[in-house]
Amino acid sequence: MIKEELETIIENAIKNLQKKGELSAFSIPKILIEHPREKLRGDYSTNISFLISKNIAKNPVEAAMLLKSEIENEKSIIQKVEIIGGFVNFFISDDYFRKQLPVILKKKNNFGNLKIGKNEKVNVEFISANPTGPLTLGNGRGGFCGDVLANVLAKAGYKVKREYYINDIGNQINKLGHSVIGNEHALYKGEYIIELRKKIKGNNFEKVGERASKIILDKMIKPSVKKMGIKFDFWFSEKSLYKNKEVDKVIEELSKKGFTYKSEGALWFKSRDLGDDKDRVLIREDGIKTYFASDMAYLRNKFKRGFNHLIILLGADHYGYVARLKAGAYALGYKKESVNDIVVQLVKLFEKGKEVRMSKRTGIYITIDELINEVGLDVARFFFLTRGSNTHFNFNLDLAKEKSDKNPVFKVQYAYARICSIIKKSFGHKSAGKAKIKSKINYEALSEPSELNLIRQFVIFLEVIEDTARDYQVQRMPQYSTELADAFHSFYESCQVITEDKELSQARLNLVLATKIVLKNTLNLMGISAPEKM
RNA sequence: GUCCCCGUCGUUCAGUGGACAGGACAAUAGAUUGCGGAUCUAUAAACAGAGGUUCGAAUCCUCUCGGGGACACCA
Repeated sequence: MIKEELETIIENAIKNLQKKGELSAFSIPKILIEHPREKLRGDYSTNISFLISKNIAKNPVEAAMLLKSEIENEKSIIQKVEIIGGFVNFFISDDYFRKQLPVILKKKNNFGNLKIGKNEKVNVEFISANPTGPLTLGNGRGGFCGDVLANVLAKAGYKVKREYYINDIGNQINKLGHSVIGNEHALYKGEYIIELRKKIKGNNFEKVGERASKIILDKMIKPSVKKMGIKFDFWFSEKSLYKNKEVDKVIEELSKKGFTYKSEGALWFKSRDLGDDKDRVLIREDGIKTYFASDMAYLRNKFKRGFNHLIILLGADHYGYVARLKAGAYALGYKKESVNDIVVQLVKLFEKGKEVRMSKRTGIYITIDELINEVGLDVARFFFLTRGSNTHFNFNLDLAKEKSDKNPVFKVQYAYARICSIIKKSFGHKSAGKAKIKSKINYEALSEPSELNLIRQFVIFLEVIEDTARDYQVQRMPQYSTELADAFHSFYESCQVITEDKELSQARLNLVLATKIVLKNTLNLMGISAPEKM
């Protein structure tokens, strides 16, 4: 990784200067390497001179000049160092970039596989919508976000499992039963309730609810998930926790460790002492165990299965929920930090400029199926992924339909189709996948700015994965894909690939083949198709 | 009442301590007897407001205004 290399170079330079006595002794702060906003300023830059200037009684520019001369003494991947306003800007040598091409061509789909995950087991739990109705846009948002995050983490070297927690027991299932029967306790509304009423006879709300939820899970939710292009490794049933006595076991364990107490006839968990804002009930006064009790059992179950990292995507309406899970993790003898949450803000529906409240309980909502049917899976995915999960999302179906023709995803896919077209033409194959890659190539032939720019994007792919695996901000993926596609289109406009000059053609063809690999990798991570033709 | 999230070009989103605030759509002006014009090149356009911290703030802190959410022995 280029950033690490630069960090080492800078660190060594400072140490050398200290040895020579040109800099006084101080402990070196964390060196931050970033891309300058303005590309003309270099490939990478650092603000280190600002940070150390306090320690050495020199202004940042002086400090930067010292570093520059020290760094330029050493031979390295750096072609040029410039100081602008105290920032140290690095220009990476063209050769370094050219050398990435054979690496990419060799690694193919494995390009971008990192080891930062160290094979640690990660459990990503997402959607987990109650089996009481179809999946809505909000579920779709969390679904795509979780799925792509899981992809990225796997790419970064984690052992990732996707999990859907089915709340197939409890009050909401009873309410579903009442709704299907259609009595005065009914809560859920919508076409599907009427359909279920035709199928399920009987007046026992518990049994009706149970049957209805099973049908909803199998006939609505699972097909929707499949349609979304998501494959869960586990569909985890809440009910199974009761069947296997795991709820009892976790309550027993918490009690043994002294984290529970009785009050007002109920059994409480001392979550307040562990960072939550209040204590939580495990067993109600009437003897019924709460959802929280089974959540604790579920948490324990995940840990027992060997997951060190738990990531849970939650809707904004479940905000605050993680504090009690962290408290639970601690009480059970695990680290609080092993539980991570991503809050996915709700999706608001707008029609004719007015907000319409979406709710399964009112029967007003747009399902994720409807959206996919209207705009297609690729557009739907891109559409949700470009928005950070933490921001509010205003949705207008008509506008979404209209905009789908103009979605940037097509630009990205078009780049892929163009690439395939070039490859097919130059090899005379019908499919771009059969292209044989020549290895003895003179990459020196590549010297146009647009060519080198394109290779720079390949290097950034590695950074995108690393950063995203660290901060979970998946909106970086679609953004990057657009930049990569732009770099290609730009190259395409200014450089003819198939020409009389054989050496140049070969080099450019390999550049195109490398672009194909990186672009395919990017699209795969987003779960978006890479069409050879459009 | 307490807590959380959000407020960025006309629109919709990026940017969470760095250098002139990016992209997409819309707008305007250009580019094809060349590997797919679903493309490229260029122009115009925004940090809700006020203080503070810092060499440096869209980003951190405080207050104000506006929008949403959470505060169950429901899940």
